[in-house]
Amino acid sequence: MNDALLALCAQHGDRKVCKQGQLIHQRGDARPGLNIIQSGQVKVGNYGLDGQYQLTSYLNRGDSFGEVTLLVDQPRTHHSEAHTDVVLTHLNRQAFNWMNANVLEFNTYLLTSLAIKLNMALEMMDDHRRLPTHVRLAKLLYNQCTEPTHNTIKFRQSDCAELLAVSLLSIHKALGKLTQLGLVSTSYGALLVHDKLQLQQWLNDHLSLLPVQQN
Amino acid sequence: MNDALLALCAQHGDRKVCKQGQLIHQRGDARPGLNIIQSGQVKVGNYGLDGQYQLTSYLNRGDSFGEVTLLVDQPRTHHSEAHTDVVLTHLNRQAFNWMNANVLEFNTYLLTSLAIKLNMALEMMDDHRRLPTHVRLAKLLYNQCTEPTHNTIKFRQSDCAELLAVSLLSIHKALGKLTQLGLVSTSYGALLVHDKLQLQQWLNDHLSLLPVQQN
DNA sequence: TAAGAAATATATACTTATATACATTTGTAA
DNA sequence: TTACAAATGTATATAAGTATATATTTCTTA
Repeated sequence: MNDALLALCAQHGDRKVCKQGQLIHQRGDARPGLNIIQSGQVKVGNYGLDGQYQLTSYLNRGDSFGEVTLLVDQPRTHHSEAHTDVVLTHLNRQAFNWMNANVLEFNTYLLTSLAIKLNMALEMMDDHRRLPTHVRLAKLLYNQCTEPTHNTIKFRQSDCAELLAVSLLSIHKALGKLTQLGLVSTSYGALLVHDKLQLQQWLNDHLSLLPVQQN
Repeated sequence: MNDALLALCAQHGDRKVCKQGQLIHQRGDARPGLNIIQSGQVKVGNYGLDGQYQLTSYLNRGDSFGEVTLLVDQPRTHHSEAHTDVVLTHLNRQAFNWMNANVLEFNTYLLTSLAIKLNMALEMMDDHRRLPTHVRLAKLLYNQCTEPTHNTIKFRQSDCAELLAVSLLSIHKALGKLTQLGLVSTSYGALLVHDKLQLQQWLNDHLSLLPVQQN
């Protein structure tokens, strides 16, 4: 969502401020509503039966969550919390419907953002099914690279574990493989990707049909 | 998609007929387009590196697929084939944009169907992460029940394996557990659920927060 | 009804992931 | 700078899933 639309939403919704670590929604919560992030970062994920956390994604300014509660009458499927201090715009059903009916850009944003999310979810599901952990990890790290060389990615190993929904130990083993291949190296609280292109080439050899997207 | 909208789409799109077993789209296919099913059943899934098939869903009359290729510029993520003889309506980008801009109902359908698909995908992913196979299988079977008692579900064990993305053997083991619990029994080409309510209660004891939806 | 195909059932070896415990290193704040 | 917490690294036992092979049952059809 671009700045202009973000501002328009702010006019039609309620401002909500959350302190770092604060719970925003719990899985199973039935109250519908769309939340749009004005500032800060929101962590969306799930707690399993065993209490182990499984991260789905980090959302930032301009991202939204909760579309499904309004479009389909379903309770929240995810747990969301403020990862930093966060300012949200909350649209209730009425405001949401008004925006959707009267602001073409809002409707377009909804369509494309849902499509993107669906695409990501399907890709993630397939990856989880089809790829071994160390390849999935390599893909995750590749997508975090911004520089051609010497990328420092500020993920703890436990972050990777949550994002890929595997145990910490599995990540550790997977990192061992990637380290041995000379693709990445580890440090405290971060992972290093030496050469993005090298990683991309290695990935494409292990990813079957669909190559990773250039970004 | 209801019948009226289905007929309208047929007017604006191209009619396409596929014989049973025929390939419709392959993963990685870059040509965009929305397909809407007028009759028959389409099987959407994926082939892994090893050639093993992993079923995502069966689609029927009124269902559509390929939204993502038009809304986001991404290649097909899935392999689709005609499970029976199928008649499709194909909307190219131009027809799709016209429908979306001028037919409110079409726009609404897109939004809700994307939301439903996203919701299902997220739920499925979480289930795959968090639930043991026999619980996932029980949930799958529960959702197929139409009668309060004596449901005969025409799934082969291999169908279940494809739908849950696990090996046939794992399904067999999982079925063993459910059979021992007295929840289901096996037969040739089908599975029997004796008592839907009993299954629901057992499920809710194993599903943590979010109970299965009544249907 | 006999032959063959489809589906289910069973067994063994192997790989991967998990649970748990604990040691070591690195960073931070009293 | 010392103590503590956070994060990484290592080890063992266990559980779950896969691959592969093969046997048995059930259905279909020639």
